[in-house]
Amino acid sequence: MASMPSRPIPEATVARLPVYLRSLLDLAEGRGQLNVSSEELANLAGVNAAKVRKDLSYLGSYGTRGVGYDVEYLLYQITRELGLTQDWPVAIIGVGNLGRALASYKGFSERGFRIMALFDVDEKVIGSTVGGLPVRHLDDLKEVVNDESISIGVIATPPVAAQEVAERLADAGVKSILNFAPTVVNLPPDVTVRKVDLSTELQILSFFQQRIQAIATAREANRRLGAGR
Amino acid sequence: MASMPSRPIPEATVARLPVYLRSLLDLAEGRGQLNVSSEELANLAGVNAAKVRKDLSYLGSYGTRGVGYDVEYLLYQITRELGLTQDWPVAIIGVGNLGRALASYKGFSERGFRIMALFDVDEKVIGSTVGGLPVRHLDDLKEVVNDESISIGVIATPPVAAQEVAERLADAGVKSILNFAPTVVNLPPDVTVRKVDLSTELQILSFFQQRIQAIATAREANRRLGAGR
DNA sequence: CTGACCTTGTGATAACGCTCACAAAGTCCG
DNA sequence: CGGACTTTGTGAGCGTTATCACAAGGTCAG
Repeated sequence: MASMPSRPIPEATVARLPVYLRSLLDLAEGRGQLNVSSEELANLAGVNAAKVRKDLSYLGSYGTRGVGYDVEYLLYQITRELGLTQDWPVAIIGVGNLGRALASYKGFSERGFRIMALFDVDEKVIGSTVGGLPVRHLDDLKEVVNDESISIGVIATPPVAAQEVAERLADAGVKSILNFAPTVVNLPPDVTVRKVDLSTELQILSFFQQRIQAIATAREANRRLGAGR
Repeated sequence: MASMPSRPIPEATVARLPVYLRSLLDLAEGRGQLNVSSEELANLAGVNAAKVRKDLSYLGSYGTRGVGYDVEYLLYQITRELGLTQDWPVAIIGVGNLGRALASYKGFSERGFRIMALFDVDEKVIGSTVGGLPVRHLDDLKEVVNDESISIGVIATPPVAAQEVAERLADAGVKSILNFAPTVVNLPPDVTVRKVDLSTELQILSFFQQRIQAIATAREANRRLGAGR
C-alpha cells in the first residue's frame, strides 16, 4: 500500500527535528559546510550524539559511516518529513498584544508558514491593518478558512474565548491548532492542539529557582551552626 | 536537616502543577467551589484522573477519601511548592515585537512575575518607555540585576544575540532563563534554561497535518482503485 | 452504629525514551 | 591494496513516565 512509514517516528523525535533543521540551516547557510557528524550536530542542537543518530535513523539511513551526514541531503529529508516542502496557510485569532507580535513575527514566514488572515471580535480593531493584513470579524472565519485553505489556526485570545474559538476552528475544518491562551481547550481527537503557555514556563522556572534558594539558605544556616560550635 | 522534600517531585509532574493551579483558580474564583475530585480536576486540566492523583500525592496527602481535595488548601500547597508565595523580579532582554508584547503581557504580573527592567542594544529604543518601563542599555544589565535582585531573565532577542545575552545573564548571577530566541543556548548546568520556540511548534503541527493529508490522499487513491475494480 | 457508597493513595505493570557500547561499513593514507 | 581510523546504525539495558486496579479510609443516610 504505497509507502507506509517504515517505522512510526516517536513524538519525542518529531519535537527535535525542527531543532536539527535549524542547526543544519546554520551550517549550510552560514559556513557552507557539506558534511556534519552526529557529534557536531548534537553540540549545535544541545543534545547528545547517540540521540541524534537514533532520531535520524527513524528517517532512514542517510549517513555515511566514517564521514557523517550530507548537510543538504539531510536538510531535505527532515524538511520533507516535517511536511515543510509546502507552505501552510495560517490564521491568527485574537489581535491583542500577542496576536500583533505573532502577526509581525518574521520567523513564521521564513519557515513557510503564511499568515493569511487575522480575526477578532472587537469592533475597534476590525477593519484595521496589522502586519499588512486586514483584521476580520470572527464570524467570517469559516468562509475564510475555506477560501484560503487555512490549515493551521493560532489562538491568541483571552482565555475565556479560547474554547469557543477552538470549536469554531474545528468546525471550519482546521485540524491543527496552536493555543497561546492560558487555558486547556477540549476538542475531538482528530484535531491536534499544541499549547504554548508563557506563565507556565515562568512558573516552572520559579520551582527550580526556589529550590536553588532553599539550598542556599540551608547551606547558610549550616555554616552558622558550624561557626557557633 | 530541616525539611528535605519527602520524595523528589518528577519533572513531568512539576510541568503539570501550573496547569492544575490555573484550573483550581478557575474553580475558586469563578464558581467558589470548595471541593474538587481528581476526576473533575483531570477534566479541567486535560489529563486523566490517575495522573492527577499521583501528581498530587508527591506534594503530600492533601485529599480526603470519599470527598476529594479542598480547593483552597490545594491551591496553597501548589503555590508553595512552585515557589509562588513570593514575587519574582524579571528582566526582559530584547524589545522587538515579541519583547514588547511580553512586557505588556498581563498574565505575568497576575502570577507574581514582576517585570522590573527592559534591555536592548539599539540606540533607537534605549531611553524610550515600553509598558511603563524605560529601556536600558544591555551594558547596564549586571548593575540592574544586582540592584533589583533580578532572578529570572527572558531572552527575546534575535537568535544571533541570544548566546551572548545568556552568558551575560549568567555572569550577572541569573540562574533561571526563559529563551524565546530560536536558537539553543549553552550555559553551565547550574543555570536552568527553558526554551519557547514558536516556529518549532508550528513545524511540529506541520508534521501531524501532513500525516493527516497523506492518509486522506491514500484513502482517496484507495477509493478510486476500489471503484475501478 | 452499620452498611452502602465514594474517592483517594499507591503498589504493580506497561509503555516510552535515553544512553551505552560496539559491530558494521565506510574513508583515507602510505 | 591493506590496515588504521572514523563514524554510523542499532540491540540491550536502564531510568522515567503513564496507566491500571484495588485496598484503605473516609462520608453519609437511616
